[in-house]
Amino acid sequence: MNHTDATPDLDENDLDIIRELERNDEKNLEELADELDLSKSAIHYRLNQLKESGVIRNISADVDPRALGMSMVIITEVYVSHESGYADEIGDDLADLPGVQQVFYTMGDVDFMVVSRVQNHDQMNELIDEIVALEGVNETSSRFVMRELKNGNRILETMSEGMVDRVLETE
Amino acid sequence: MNHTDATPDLDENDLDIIRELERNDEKNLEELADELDLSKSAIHYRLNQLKESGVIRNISADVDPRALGMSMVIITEVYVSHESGYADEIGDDLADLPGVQQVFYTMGDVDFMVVSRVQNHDQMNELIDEIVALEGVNETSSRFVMRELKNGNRILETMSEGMVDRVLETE
DNA sequence: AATGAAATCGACCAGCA
DNA sequence: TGCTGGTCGATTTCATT
Repeated sequence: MNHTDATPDLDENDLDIIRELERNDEKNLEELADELDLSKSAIHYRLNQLKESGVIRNISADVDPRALGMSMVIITEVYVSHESGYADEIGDDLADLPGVQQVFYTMGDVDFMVVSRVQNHDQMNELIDEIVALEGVNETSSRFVMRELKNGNRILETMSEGMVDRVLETE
Repeated sequence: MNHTDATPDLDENDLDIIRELERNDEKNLEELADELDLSKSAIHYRLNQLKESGVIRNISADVDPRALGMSMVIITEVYVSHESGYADEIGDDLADLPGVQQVFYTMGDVDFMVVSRVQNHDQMNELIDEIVALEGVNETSSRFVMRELKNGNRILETMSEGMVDRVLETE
């Protein structure tokens, strides 16, 4: 019904591969094949398709932010003056500020939610100043994060059985 | 060797490697060596250290959430009844709910910020219900994300020159 | 989707600055 | 301690069925 998203038909095997590689891509084809009860070539074939179709966008290293001193996290609500049609531009400007990790454009009274990471108090203040200084930004409100209980970029792992079923049904 | 802020001394070459692999880990050692003007063995040597020291935590696949139908994003503020010492437990409970991607424990009037991803309206309502139903949760307030302008897990790429200098100085 | 052969790659080591 | 350069075994890749 809901075909706004062009979901390339994925079956259980595809999802198994995705689940495995979202967790760790350092296994070789043979290990994967053993665990998932598929042949090496089958894995190879499916993996190629998953990459080419854009389901797997990238293979990359996950770096510990603390190793780079980026241990402070702040979440900032950004309010924009509504008559200005600058929303998109402001979003891009926010995304380009140093330390900014995520920018969401939201419905409701707030306009943007920004998650950022800095090394110390001074950088935190500087970043907030830079946000306020952006043309069209009205007001901001920041929260300091004391603890990150979860910060995952694994999608499939967080999905319920029902959610997974919905993916398989569109086959 | 534990999770303090003990920054293993990193030099420019290490940061080059990290920057490259945060972007894409699918290059082979020789390509990397060419681009970074280091020998294959030097890359190999440093890469091992980066992994062993925990600077590089993982190599994994980045999956397009839309390919799994997880196209709706919500950001939820969760308020907890303060007399309960349940804070940690609630944080873990939140992290375990289906669709929940990030959980932050924050200072200030809000207690938790939760970023989650679902497939449709029904799942959105269900998730919010599940959050409210958690023991100790007082109140929630959710925002619907209309657009993700940036959603990166690349740390080094977002760092300013000044931030990078600070890492190099601790050598 | 499986096989097996050919090409390529990463792991490793002894020696060196 | 970090690097060189080369070898060897392992792994990916691909044509064929």
